[in-house]
Amino acid sequence: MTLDVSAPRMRWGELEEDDGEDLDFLLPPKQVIGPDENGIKRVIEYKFDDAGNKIKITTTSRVRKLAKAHLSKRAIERRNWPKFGDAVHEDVGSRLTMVSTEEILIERPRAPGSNQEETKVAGDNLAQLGKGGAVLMVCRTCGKKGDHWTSRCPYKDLAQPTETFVEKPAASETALAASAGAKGASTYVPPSMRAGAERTVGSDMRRRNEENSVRVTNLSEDTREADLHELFRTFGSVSRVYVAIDQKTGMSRGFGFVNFVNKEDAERAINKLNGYGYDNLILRVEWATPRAS
DNA sequence: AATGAGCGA
Repeated sequence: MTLDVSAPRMRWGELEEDDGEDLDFLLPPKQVIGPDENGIKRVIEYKFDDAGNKIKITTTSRVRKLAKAHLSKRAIERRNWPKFGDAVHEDVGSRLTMVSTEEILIERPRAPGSNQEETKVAGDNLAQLGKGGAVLMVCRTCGKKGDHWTSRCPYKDLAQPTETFVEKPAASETALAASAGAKGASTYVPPSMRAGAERTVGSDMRRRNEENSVRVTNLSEDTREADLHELFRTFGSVSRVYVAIDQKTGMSRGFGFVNFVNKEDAERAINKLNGYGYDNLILRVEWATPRAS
């Protein structure tokens, strides 16, 4: 590579400084007012013009309004709260929640002596390893071996068998402690799992709720899972909301899924919400085809 | 226009 010595030496760094020192520090600071409830934002800046006179520049702009149609009154009210902490300098419309770095320790209630569980499980694994290599995959819910993990169990969304969790009197106590790790007076048992609690496992309830999965497409890119939940929950209890995110850009891919506990609710949501105008787009809401394994 | 992330005894 050759250097062109005939060209004037580049002094780009000096280009804007030909008329003397920078006196900007003498000017009042920039002010930002708003945006107000109409999305109007005003920026006031001061500058020196070419003649060296101080001038004031007011810029008025309209901030894109957030989609509020679907929000509850309370939610709108919350959005108007003054920001605090690390979010103080965040713009309206940018992310409204912050990730906390605070470490929170959660104490799990566990009866004394129930650590027998770990010893037992560890022992099982050792036995497996001794017998022939890989750790065996055993489903905790249905007990099937080598087929799926607990989270993939076809029955994972079904009510847990009550017996596993409820305290039983003396006789079977030790066995229970070993299998469930829940024993003793100090272990909390939620009312729904106490002995005599009504069991809601009628044949229809037994179906896994992945089936009641609704696909929502044509979402505006700033629709978040919380927004979808807000929109769909009016039809019945929602077990999961998911918005597809582009891993590269971190932006919404414009579609998502909503799972309902009850099929009928999902159906009503589809009927009501398909073609519904939402945040300036027309939603497409229909049954989702089950996810590939 | 478009059918989801990640984890593990």
